[in-house]
Amino acid sequence: MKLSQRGEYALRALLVLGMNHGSGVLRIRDIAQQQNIPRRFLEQILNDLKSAGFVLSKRGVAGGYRLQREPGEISLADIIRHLEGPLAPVGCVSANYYQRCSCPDEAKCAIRSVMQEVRDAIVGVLEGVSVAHLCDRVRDLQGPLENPLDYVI
Amino acid sequence: MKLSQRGEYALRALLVLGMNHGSGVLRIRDIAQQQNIPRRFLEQILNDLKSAGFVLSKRGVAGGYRLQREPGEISLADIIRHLEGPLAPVGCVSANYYQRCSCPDEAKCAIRSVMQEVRDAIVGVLEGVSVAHLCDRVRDLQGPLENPLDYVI
DNA sequence: CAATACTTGACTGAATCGGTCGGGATTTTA
DNA sequence: TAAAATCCCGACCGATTCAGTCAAGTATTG
Repeated sequence: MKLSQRGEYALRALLVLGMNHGSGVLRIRDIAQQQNIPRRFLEQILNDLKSAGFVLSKRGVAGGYRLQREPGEISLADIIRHLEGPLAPVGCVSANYYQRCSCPDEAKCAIRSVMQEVRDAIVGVLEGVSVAHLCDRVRDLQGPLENPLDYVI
Repeated sequence: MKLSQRGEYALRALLVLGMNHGSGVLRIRDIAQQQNIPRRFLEQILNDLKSAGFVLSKRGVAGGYRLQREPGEISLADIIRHLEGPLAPVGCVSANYYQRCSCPDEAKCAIRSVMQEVRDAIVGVLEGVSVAHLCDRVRDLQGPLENPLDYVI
């Protein structure tokens, strides 16, 4: 479950969109600049997030992106699954991307049983955190301060 | 923390060696055959495990490999760290392979705080399981049965 | 000495990663 | 209605990693 650069960028972008949810759209360029993400690359990523239904876009002069669902309805598990595939360390314990492995009897495979625990641990954390939760954490971590636009993500 | 093929082979091989600990050495060929691992590839892997101090080898006619440390002293975390690098999903929460990321203040990074939890969850499981534990699981899962040599791994 | 195993290092084809780029489609505004 | 702004789409690219393969060498035993 190594998070790729692409995945990290996506999370950061979604967090920015989450922090600004309800106030129109944000331009790729601005997100890219604020988060120091290569613009063209971010285009690609947001496009992907769009076709997956996480965000929606508005074209033209005052265009940009915003979250499609409520921030509370988007779990990190969903996002990362879409971007990176299975959260499980091996296919044979993945609920969403299950793939049988070569061992003769999965039910009796000791390695699998450990990997199952690892998967459950990972999923337990990531299913429990939504974009809204992330936004809360930003506010908690950065203290009740200053201009609400100054939040650094 | 996607486990590579190489990593899975390594775990399987170590588990076989664990099950046979105390009774001399096992040949690459036999492990490869039993576990259906490409022989040449397994050579490479065992060699790597050897230079990392997990196993040791005996050359020549009655040669082979055996565990170097006691099975109880080898945690899956150690093994996987050696083979695959950091267990953490991002470098900035890795204890053993820490790498600073680009965000302005790690202590206030919400994404990081979640990833820290993910890391702790993963490490929590993998630090807690040794090769000896794996061997116990094999015995538990396969029931108290048959010829002790029949254990399928 | 011959046979058996491990040892070492180079090599390879395919896939993935982290982007870049050109040009097209859509929307707003003057 | 045309220009400007913005997203949209697909191709492309260099570097790295993955999963192996292979040849030739070295140590050990009988």
